[in-house]
Amino acid sequence: MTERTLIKNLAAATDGPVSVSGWVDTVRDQKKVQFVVLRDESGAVQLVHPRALELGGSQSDPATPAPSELASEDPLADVISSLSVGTFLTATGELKHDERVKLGGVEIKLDDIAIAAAANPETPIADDTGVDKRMDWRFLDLRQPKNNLIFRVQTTLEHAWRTYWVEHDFIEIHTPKLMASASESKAELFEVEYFEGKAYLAQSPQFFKQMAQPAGFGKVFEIAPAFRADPSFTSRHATEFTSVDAEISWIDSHEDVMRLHEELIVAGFTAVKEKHGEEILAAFGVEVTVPTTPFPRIPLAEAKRIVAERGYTVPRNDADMDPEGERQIAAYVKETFGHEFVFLTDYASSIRPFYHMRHADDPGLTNSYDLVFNGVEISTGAQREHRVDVLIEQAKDKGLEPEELEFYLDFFRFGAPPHGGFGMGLSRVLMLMLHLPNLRETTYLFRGPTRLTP
RNA sequence: GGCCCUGUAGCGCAGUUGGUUAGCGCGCCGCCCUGUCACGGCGGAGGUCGCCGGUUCAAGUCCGGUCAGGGUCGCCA
Repeated sequence: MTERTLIKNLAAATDGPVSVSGWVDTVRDQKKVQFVVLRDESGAVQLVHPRALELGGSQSDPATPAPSELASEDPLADVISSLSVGTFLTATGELKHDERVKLGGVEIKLDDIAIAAAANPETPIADDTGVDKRMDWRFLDLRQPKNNLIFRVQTTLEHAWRTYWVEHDFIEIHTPKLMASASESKAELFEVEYFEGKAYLAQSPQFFKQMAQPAGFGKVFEIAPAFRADPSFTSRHATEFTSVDAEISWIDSHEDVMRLHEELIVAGFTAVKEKHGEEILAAFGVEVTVPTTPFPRIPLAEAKRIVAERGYTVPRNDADMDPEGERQIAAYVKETFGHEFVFLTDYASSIRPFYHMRHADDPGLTNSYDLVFNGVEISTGAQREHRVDVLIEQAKDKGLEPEELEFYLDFFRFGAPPHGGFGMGLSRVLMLMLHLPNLRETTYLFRGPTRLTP
């Protein structure tokens, strides 16, 4: 393998022979000197080549020498002239620090260029192209430094979370994505052929991460895909998304889940701010703020009152919030507590799934919460019902047939600890952290109702 | 799925009450060019206006349908 230097390391390197590899960002082809800006995953650097002019040419010749004649005396100049933006190549030459160069104060005086694969000269997308067309050409879109940064931030975020989990004795699990039945609403299931029968793509790891509780695992986490056959056309929905899940034993209430949740958010944001804070500010104009704990907690019923006082009445028949209500309560929290996060707690049991534990003194409410970040829901968490007789009653209450849930109910018939957890949308966290308008920007390859390629 | 909006060169857009060779910027191609750095200058190619149908002497422009995209609501992560 060619020994290449990452471009970000050139500034600190000493002058001398060097080799870099990347793709052509810009060609500035002048008569006496040529410049190429080369980019790799770490940055951009200027390559320079002074053309070998007038060597052996007679200056008295009134006829201007044709380019082909010049080229024969300087083959490298000819190669540079023919470079198109996007071409991947390896450049070798002499690294020189030079104050004249605005791009990092260094440049490479070229000895040679080895083209790996040339690019078509006309690129199908530009920096200002709309999101759908950029999705068609996602591999080109991802070359943009901003997009590269998004996925480095994602890496840092996930790494920080895993570090937290590992240090706190969590076990990583990988639940199956092929399932025999629904774990949430049946309406949004993707059905697939499974030999002689049918199977469904997992909407959530819910049941199987709960299974880890009677399995005696104590605390578990998973970062994995989830599938929803919802024809949702919004900036924050996908048919396949990466779900960040955790589930822990021996909790007293959903308060313990929220405590874990906010500690994870803090760990993740701290790591991102340390590693990428300046880059994020430069690229997105966003100051990453590590939130203080505890995050504000507001019972949903109170949140609806607060929002109503601000002049917004949630136009719904049920007990739930709507997106505008979430934005309103987020604005209230920002103004009142200076906080970007808020836990909305104690949702009505009428709008929560059967497995959420209900309040001991008020079965109309659940030990559950939604986490709202910058006005958008990023997560749902709850204490689960671990008493099988209560669980069965709640399932019936929701109109479910306990017979269809036997495999799940069995989890709680042979001993189980009180437990709870949450599921969180990875791309949503990134979207809101970086103040991006659309989930598609923070998803490597987006999947939606009308998007299956690339 | 409901409602609203959009669909004109590779990309981003303009196109006046319907009127004759549909414009602009970027990109692309060619030539020129004091080390450029959003390089600059001159010249050129490239679209029949998403698709189908209708109104009209005449449609990019009006009407209907259709397809595609965006926003929003429902649903959620």
